[in-house]
Amino acid sequence: MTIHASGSCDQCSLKVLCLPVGLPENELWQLDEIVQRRRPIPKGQVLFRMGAPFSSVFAVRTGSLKSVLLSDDGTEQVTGFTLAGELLGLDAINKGLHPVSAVALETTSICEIPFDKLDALAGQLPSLRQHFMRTMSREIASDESLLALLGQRSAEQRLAAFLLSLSMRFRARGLVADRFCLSMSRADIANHLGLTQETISRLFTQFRKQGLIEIHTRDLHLLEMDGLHRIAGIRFEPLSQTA
Amino acid sequence: MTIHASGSCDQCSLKVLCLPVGLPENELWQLDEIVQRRRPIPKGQVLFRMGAPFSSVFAVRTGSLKSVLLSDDGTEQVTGFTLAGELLGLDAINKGLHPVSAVALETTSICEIPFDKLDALAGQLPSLRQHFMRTMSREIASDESLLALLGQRSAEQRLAAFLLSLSMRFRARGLVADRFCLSMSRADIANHLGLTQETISRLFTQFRKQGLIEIHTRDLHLLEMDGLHRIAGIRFEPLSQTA
DNA sequence: GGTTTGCGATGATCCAGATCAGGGACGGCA
DNA sequence: TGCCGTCCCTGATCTGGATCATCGCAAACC
Repeated sequence: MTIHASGSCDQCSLKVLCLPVGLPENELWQLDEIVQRRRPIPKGQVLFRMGAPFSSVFAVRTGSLKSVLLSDDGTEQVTGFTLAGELLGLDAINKGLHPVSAVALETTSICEIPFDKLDALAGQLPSLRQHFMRTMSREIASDESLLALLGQRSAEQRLAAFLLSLSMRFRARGLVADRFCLSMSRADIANHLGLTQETISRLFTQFRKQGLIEIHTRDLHLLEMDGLHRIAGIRFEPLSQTA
Repeated sequence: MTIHASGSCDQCSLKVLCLPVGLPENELWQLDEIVQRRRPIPKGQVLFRMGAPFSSVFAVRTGSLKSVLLSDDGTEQVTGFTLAGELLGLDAINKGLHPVSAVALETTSICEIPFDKLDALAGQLPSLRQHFMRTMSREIASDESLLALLGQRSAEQRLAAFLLSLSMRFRARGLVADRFCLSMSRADIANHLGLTQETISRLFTQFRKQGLIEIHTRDLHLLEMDGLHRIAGIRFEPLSQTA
């Protein structure tokens, strides 16, 4: 019932980012065949809940989601945001249970890929297998740099780094890197960066006064990426080769 | 030159934890054939350096290592510790460069597994492929709970959670869960948890006074796991099914 | 046996960011 | 159009943990 008529991987504008990367035409249809396209889910709706059994990974076609880890004592941690072209649910393969919940930040459309079928296909198609492994590897590496952010950095370094990281992800999608809309609230950003809502507000104001950004509610314009880089103090992509 | 005569996967006591999990006898030898056993590396030696090209994943046979991410401004983040039976280097698959350095915390012996051969074998052996994916997935999930730790928790919650997490990893190795040796320094623990050396020292003293632990330098004895769990405020394994 | 050296313990001080409290802008809906 | 709820901003106060400095101890080295 969740199968939706619209689209195929071949026609999808995100095929250069998503699972189809590197697949020749004659292999792509095999992937296409196991992908289920679901109807869009509205803002605030839960795609899967923490603790729920895992059977599929998800690819975001349009929109965005946050991943939230809920602890025993009720505190929540926003572990990440997922944008169009990215995969969701990779952290659930190990135990067969989702360790986080996924919540749509705006109206969002999703492709569902049953994992048993994806695994079988990965056995047959080396380039699919390799791309999938690279995707998981990238997730690990990016969590590691987020750890460095939370463990070592000041509030302003964290926010600057976060904005730059978002910017690069939009650029990878063929969108402009310096002007985009934040689909997440201040509270979500704060939680994700281990700060408070108030600090985020103050920092946006500070960055604006410094001429680094323009922001109207959620419409963000990065005026001086160099300045933000200087504040962040970290280069993300590409990791420079250290001798 | 790095190949060492000793051992085979079949005889290794860690085969229930490491890559061979779930492989039948008649498949295990194929994995065994591509594994290179290196001579032990001494304490403090670097297994691979951040930025170095990636060609193999590593499995720890005995000993332990820390992974360190070095930022442009010189600050370091210990992103994790790797114990016997665990894999190292999974974060490097994506870019083909190691995003962290790995440093031995004690005399440590390592198996090296060339990734191109491992990938080819993963194409042929479903249970190897699935176990490898589960391993990467576990790495992602555990980074996520670490993010929650760094983003939300007090110093004492972080240390309690860290000790319990180590304890569970030792238990998984068939070792006693309540008595083990910390192969990492106070400074390493502090860095990993986003705290300082001094705070770690104070907390060890505090836990001792509360009768929760006994510690002599690096020999740790957990006296009251329940008390530590209460402080940590988080349950790790197993993630309880939340309706 | 005495000295060096590195690691761990502890006390005093300071500051970034949390917490608390109040107010204003905006959007959805009757 | 006006109401209400959500989201965002900002000021005042508080505090956890960093920082700095010093001390004690034990293993290593002559």
